[in-house]
Amino acid sequence: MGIEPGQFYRPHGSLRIDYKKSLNPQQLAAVTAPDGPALVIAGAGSGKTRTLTYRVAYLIERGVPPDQLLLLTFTNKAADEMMNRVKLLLGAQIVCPWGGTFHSVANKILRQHSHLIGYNNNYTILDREDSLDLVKACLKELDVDIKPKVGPRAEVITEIISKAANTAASIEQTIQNEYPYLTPYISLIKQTSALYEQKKRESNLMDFDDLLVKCKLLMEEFPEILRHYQERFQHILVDEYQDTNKLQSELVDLLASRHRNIMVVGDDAQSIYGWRGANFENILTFPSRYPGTRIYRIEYNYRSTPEILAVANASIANNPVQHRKKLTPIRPAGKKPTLIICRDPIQQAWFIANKIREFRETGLRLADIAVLYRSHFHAMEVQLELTRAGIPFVITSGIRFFEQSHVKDVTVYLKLLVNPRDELAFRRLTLMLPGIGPKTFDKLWRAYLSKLEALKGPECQNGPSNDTNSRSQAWESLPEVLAAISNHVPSPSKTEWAKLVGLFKTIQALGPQLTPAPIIRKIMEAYLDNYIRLTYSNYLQRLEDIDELIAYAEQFKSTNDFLAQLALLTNLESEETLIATYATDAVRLSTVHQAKGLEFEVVFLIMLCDGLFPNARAMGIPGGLYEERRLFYVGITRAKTHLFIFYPECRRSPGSQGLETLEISRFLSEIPWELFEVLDLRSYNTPGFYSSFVSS
DNA sequence: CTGTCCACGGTTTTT
DNA sequence: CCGTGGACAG
Ligand SMILES: Nc1ncnc2c1ncn2[C@@H]1O[C@H](COP(=O)(O)OP(=O)(O)OP(=O)(O)O)[C@@H](O)[C@H]1O
Repeated sequence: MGIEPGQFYRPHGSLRIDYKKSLNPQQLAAVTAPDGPALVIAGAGSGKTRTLTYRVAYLIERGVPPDQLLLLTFTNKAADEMMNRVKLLLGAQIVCPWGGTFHSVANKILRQHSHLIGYNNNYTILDREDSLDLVKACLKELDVDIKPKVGPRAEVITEIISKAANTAASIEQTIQNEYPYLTPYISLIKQTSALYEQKKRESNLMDFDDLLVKCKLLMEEFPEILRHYQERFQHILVDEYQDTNKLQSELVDLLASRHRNIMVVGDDAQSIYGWRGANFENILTFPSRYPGTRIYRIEYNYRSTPEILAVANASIANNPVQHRKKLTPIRPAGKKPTLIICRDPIQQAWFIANKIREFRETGLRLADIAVLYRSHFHAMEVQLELTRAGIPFVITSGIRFFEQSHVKDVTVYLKLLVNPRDELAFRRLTLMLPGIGPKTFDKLWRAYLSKLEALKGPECQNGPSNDTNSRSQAWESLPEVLAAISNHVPSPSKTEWAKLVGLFKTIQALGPQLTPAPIIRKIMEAYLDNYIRLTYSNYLQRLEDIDELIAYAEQFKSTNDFLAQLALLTNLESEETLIATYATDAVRLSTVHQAKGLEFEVVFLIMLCDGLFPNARAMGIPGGLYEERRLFYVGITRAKTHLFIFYPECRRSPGSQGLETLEISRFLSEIPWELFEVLDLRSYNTPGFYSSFVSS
């Protein structure tokens, strides 16, 4: 850390930053707010994030040590960028160790104390797929006793368990409120949930929700720890507060309840994570939860032209008013947004590629251009067309880089090293071996567990086993334990098993530091390189990915840190760790969700068809349509200067060769078209259109 | 008990 | 059109 408390303290009146010059009076008031609860509620592009950034700088200048700030943001990158900005403002290196997402901060806390709540501090974090696999394993196990072959799918059960956790509700309540048709299965789902919980404990695993749930539990059950963090965090700042859920707000409330130095920032009209339990009531009820809250409104928009803002406002006016906000554009008049009616996604993509070329010729950076959409697969044709046109782009796909199966093939070895009780890791690892299926895995796992326990006695609960001594006992016995159970391995697989044991011996020989990069190299050499070549058709690409993984791993001394980082990086962030995409200037293709908080000179908002955007399934749930409309609002307000909105009249029907006609999105038909420059491309014979595709 | 082959179902958003 | 899960043969 190396930052002395008060290092940046300057007596009042001699602050380094000229706050008045960089901020408008409303922003300034929020930045220089006195201690105590504060709410900044303002529309899109009004400088909320900027205000929070200056607030951080201000607090540091006034003598608050950076390591006593808790800065909660929607992505880790957002926190990093804020701190970079603060660094520039103050002209000094600042590290804010407690800045990041709720999940990464909770993880940091739990790594110190989770032994108190029945976990080992070297627990493994499950990603979504891991959680689903574990739930499936639970269902399989339960099937022995109960026999409902029909019933909710594992995906739905996982969703319910997660929803319950995030809304701080019981499984029953969640089913009754949001999945009433599953009422007959309440007891099955509860059993599954209980078994899931038990398995996680036994295997020392935490899913994303556990990071928050267990952190809160820790604070509730250990007042002295709560006290410690309450005192540690002199000031709490939360960005994008409208998208926090009950669990998160309760956690923050706990931490803030002592000193009440909390500033939350957000816009209820931009709440787009309700499906994940986020509740914009959090921001609306903040003042009543914190009596004496100072409310700051910012009523100017610095980002967009008045014409773009007019479209956004016309759209959101169709939602019931939540919190009335004025928003006056600062920028001078520009061009009306263009509404493009086109035949199909191919024509849409063709138009976008052409426009991008035009913008590039005017000297605009590609990174200032974004194509935004509701669902990942909407970007299909745009991807093809941009590739064909040789226009570089980066796309944030649905699966994160580190969730791809070949990457996980590598990381399971590390996971088992760090946390030998990880059932999921052990399973994936054994199932990779030829001749070993689910049954053999079962036998091996049982034998493995009992050997592990016998060898080491009860699991070491030796106080905070932080990263540097995660090497302690566990992994040392791994080769021995694996060798000891080889009698359960069917004979055709014995040589492979011996290789596995050999691999772990080799790793052991690397020494006790457990540095990830060399270990991965050994794994590849000994085994996986070959496995990947044999398993995947596009193995060259995949092996390149592994090289990237190793390059990324070089930054880490500790495997435990490395694994936690992989799990906690958001989608966007993990894409950016790819060296290839890092440096080049490229157009951004992204879902609207992932574009939250970003801004671009040019935005193409595509696939505005009823059923797609708004999404048909989202409209089935209460408030769903409103949230879709907020999503549209977020999409529009990412644009600074140029906005293009597309309605393609048809698309290829899913699964077959036919064409499906699509109605125009109600988000377009419900607002006055005088706000747009309307461009109808349907009669233009642009290249490559579906019907010609279909017939050829 | 494992591995392969086929049929079916299904495309929302993510830490 | 793609991945997953279930049926069956080796
Ligand atoms: N006082 C100001 N003077 C000049 N530019 C400003 C000012 N305040 C904000 N801006 C600019 O306006 C743009 C939007 O700011 P910012 O991203 O902080 O808004 P926001 O309210 O967080 O937006 P959103 O909620 O839509 O993500 C940024 O480019 C920022 O630099």
